[in-house]
Amino acid sequence: MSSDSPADQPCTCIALRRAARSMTAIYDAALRPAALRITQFSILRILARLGPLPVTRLAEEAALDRSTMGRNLDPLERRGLVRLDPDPADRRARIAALTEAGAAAIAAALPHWRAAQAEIDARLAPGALASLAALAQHP
Amino acid sequence: MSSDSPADQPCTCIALRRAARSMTAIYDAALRPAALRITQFSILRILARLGPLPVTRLAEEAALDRSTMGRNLDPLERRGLVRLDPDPADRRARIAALTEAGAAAIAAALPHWRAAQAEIDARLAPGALASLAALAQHP
DNA sequence: CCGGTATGCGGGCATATACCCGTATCCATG
DNA sequence: CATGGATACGGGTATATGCCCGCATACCGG
Repeated sequence: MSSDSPADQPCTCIALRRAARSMTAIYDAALRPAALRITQFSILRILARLGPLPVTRLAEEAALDRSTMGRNLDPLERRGLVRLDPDPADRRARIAALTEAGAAAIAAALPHWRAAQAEIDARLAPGALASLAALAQHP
Repeated sequence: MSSDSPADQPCTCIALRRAARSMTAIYDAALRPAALRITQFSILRILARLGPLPVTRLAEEAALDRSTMGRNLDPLERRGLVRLDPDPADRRARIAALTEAGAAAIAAALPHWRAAQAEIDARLAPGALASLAALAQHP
């Protein structure tokens, strides 16, 4: 079978997924001293930047499915880094808010994140990310 | 809070993960008529290209954790696209092999995959992927 | 041949991700 | 104000992903 079928060309999506896995491992390792994963760190950062947000808005901000965001909040709430309070103005909604412990976790993680970020950006072609980000805009 | 703290810079890892999610959705949608996800398609393709392989080798080939590959094979085995036979030469190992149905699934998916691939590669800066792939090499 | 180390796998645990459905609530319109 | 459509969520289901641990088997020295 195979020898040289056209199916043997590399798949862009798989290459990208692989790169994302590798990158995730790098950032997760860097953030390990702060006991945060890059996904969790990014959620906390959104809340730090924008203030308390209902889950749906938070999900939009992260370009994640709403239910995914809901579940990603679970470990953060369990560890007391995020608080989920009912919205007095809309009893359907739950407002996610950074706790003091959450702010402290960001502060503890920041230097490690910055190190990883510098390390990676130095090794990355300048336009590479922009090109991918643009693609993510027009699915 | 915040206003302009240094935490407000974009995270390369998150951008990449986001791009990967978006790309995955595009390929998954393209492959839906063939009832395959891009991750599954890629596993089948490796088997088509290299022939039967023990799970560990397959995982290495895909740059995946061994246990992850083992689990990713489950749906494929359940659907009869992949067969998992004991290795006569090493009773610890299980050899994953493409079935005829698996080969047919690849054939059915190929045109859709090619369409997505062409669509994406046309919209992607040439060096972008190479840069990321190189990064994945040296974690 | 026997014991110690190395390797292949499965299973448990935790997170990440998306889709669908049902429920509670909200809101605009008649 | 009543009602129908829209919206916010939770939970179920399925896949994807990685770590660790334990078991079975393999392999290598002595």
